Amino acid sequence: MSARHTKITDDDCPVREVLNRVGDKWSILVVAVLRDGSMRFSDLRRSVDGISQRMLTLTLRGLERDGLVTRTVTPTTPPRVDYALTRLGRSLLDPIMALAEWAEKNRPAILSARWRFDEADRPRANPSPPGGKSARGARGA
Amino acid sequence: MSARHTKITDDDCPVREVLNRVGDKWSILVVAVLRDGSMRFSDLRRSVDGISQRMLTLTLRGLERDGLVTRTVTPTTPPRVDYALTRLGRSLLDPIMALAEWAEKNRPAILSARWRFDEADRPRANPSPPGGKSARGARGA
DNA sequence: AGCAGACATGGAGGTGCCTTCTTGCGCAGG
DNA sequence: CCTGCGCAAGAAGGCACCTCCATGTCTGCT
Repeated sequence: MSARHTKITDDDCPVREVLNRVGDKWSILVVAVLRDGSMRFSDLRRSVDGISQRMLTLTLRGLERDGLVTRTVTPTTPPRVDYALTRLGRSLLDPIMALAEWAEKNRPAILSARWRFDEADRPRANPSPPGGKSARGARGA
Repeated sequence: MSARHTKITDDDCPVREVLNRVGDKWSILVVAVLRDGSMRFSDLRRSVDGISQRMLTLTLRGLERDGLVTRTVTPTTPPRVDYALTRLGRSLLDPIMALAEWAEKNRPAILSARWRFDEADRPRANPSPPGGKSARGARGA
């Protein structure tokens, strides 16, 4: 993260920089779908489940703007627009896949941690148990 | 991405799963700061530039819930609360760093792509130039 | 007694992302 | 002639996240 010093800022962190551009709801999905090659708008729309036409347009625009995908119009009728990853876009897939692997590998650990955490608070919803200090559980400081 | 098939869903994609938990504004920053070891709440607050007390609390709660950080209360006076990455949290650092490296390496390419894109639309803000088709630029389909 | 230092929580308000609906265009085909 | 397909863009509304401000607790200092 490069900040060996005392502070980290929002834009000091390169990761946040990426996430600010590609961390939205759909960009990663679109990039993932385009992994296997070029695809036209309507097929993209079908491949990314649940995306609306508008959001697909906007997402693609953002990706195109940052040089991650190319847009190619074939003026047939009806017009055909193909999108494909650029080299830059493909290179993004590496760190993305690393993240995906991490996620799949650690999903069980996360889920069980979450379960434990949620269970720990439900029984004693009381903010201050009569017993004593409790170094974990009720978090009144 | 695992979806060789025709569709990708929001929760089919492990990456989105991670981002839904840790893709918010502060989590990554907090994890990054905790990289070098345990830190108490107030120091964390000072280290993550711009974060409010409330958001730091909420962010840490989320990370704790998912088993990425531990919370340790030392009941001195005034009370002292230390946060540290768990093994799981540290393991997340690897893919995160990969992303950071990608970001730093490709920032120039992205910025110049963006600049080019923005320049290409400013001159002819006209939605339909009288000339003709224009396979790139004005995007009326 | 009163205040400050360390941590957590609550409410009110803003802003931006996302969703849905609607409009536009250009041409082929019934 | 009117309707359909494929793509894009606009307006309006909802919701989740984030921000600021205020309150609460416990103890030791002045």
